[in-house]
Amino acid sequence: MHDGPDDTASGPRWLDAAEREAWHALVGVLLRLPSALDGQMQRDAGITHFEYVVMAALSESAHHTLRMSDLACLSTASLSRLSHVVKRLEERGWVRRAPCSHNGRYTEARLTDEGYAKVVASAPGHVETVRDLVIDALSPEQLTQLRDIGQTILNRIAAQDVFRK
Amino acid sequence: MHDGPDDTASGPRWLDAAEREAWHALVGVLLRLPSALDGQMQRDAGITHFEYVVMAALSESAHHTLRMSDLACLSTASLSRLSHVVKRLEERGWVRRAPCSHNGRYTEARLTDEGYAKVVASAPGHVETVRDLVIDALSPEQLTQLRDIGQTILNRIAAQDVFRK
DNA sequence: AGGTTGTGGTTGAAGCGTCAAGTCAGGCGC
DNA sequence: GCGCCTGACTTGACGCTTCAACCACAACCT
Repeated sequence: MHDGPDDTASGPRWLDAAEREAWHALVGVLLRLPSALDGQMQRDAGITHFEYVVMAALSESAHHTLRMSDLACLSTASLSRLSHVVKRLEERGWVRRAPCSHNGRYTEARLTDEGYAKVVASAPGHVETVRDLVIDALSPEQLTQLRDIGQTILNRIAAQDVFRK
Repeated sequence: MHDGPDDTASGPRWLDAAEREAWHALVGVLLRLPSALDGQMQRDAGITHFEYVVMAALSESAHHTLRMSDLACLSTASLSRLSHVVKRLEERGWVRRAPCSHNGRYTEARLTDEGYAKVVASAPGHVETVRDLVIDALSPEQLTQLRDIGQTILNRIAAQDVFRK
């Protein structure tokens, strides 16, 4: 499905059957898991999976507060995306923003009590979904395999990004 | 990062360290791999990864033609999404749509010669990226592990979807 | 102090995906 | 044959992400 046409122009090495099976499975997960996670969150809590990730990160940090940049890093988002999302969360009363007192160009995002309550209320359903779809479906050995594979891929992506600069 | 707060309200079983590591690695891949793939395609060919998938599926089918529904199934997309995408591809001259001659409510999408050329031109770069980021980074054993893990997760998602209906 | 550079963050427009209608053809009952 | 339903798309509106431009503050230079 994802390899090229039947052309054999000596240039690239096309994928063999085993490689294709693995790749195909990965692409399937890439396409379907995010919407499954998002769907559960939307139905049960009325928020995006990403909004949950942002608020969960805040809920686990000291004083429920983080600098925008750190929060962006933790949630693997661009600063721009985060800014939009935090703005929406602020409108819903779950987050407050304020310039850092020590350094005026930093902005600190703080989870309100309502926001924390929202996270606490949403967390069990999320964990349950994660268990249903992934964790409980795999053996302990597969979990370590998954971790190793995932980290390897992430390293490759990071390496490529660095190389491009 | 993705488990709940430190609350231990007996209800859900929170993730332990090993589970969290595996989950975290998977989420990282979920967030970063798609944009890496998309980025390569955008830079090198000026198309979306998903647009490539659609055209590649067409290029591998008989007469470079497929019914919209089948194409949607192959590319794991909703019919609606596919319709929008094919419309854009049509405007760029890479795909043509026509009602099926035998059954008027079917629509067949056919890759034009320009579209096929586009796929052929884009495929090597794509395969190379896939190799760089995933295939060549993993051992043969890891590839079969990845395939098994991915298929397990996909089965779970499918099972859940059926259950919800 | 004044100007420059650079980093942190925000904003607006444009593009893509999703969801909820809407259209249109073929079957089926009568 | 006529109404009605179902299945296969299509369309439009809305929300989110991205990208590029922008503003604000701080540090650095002279």
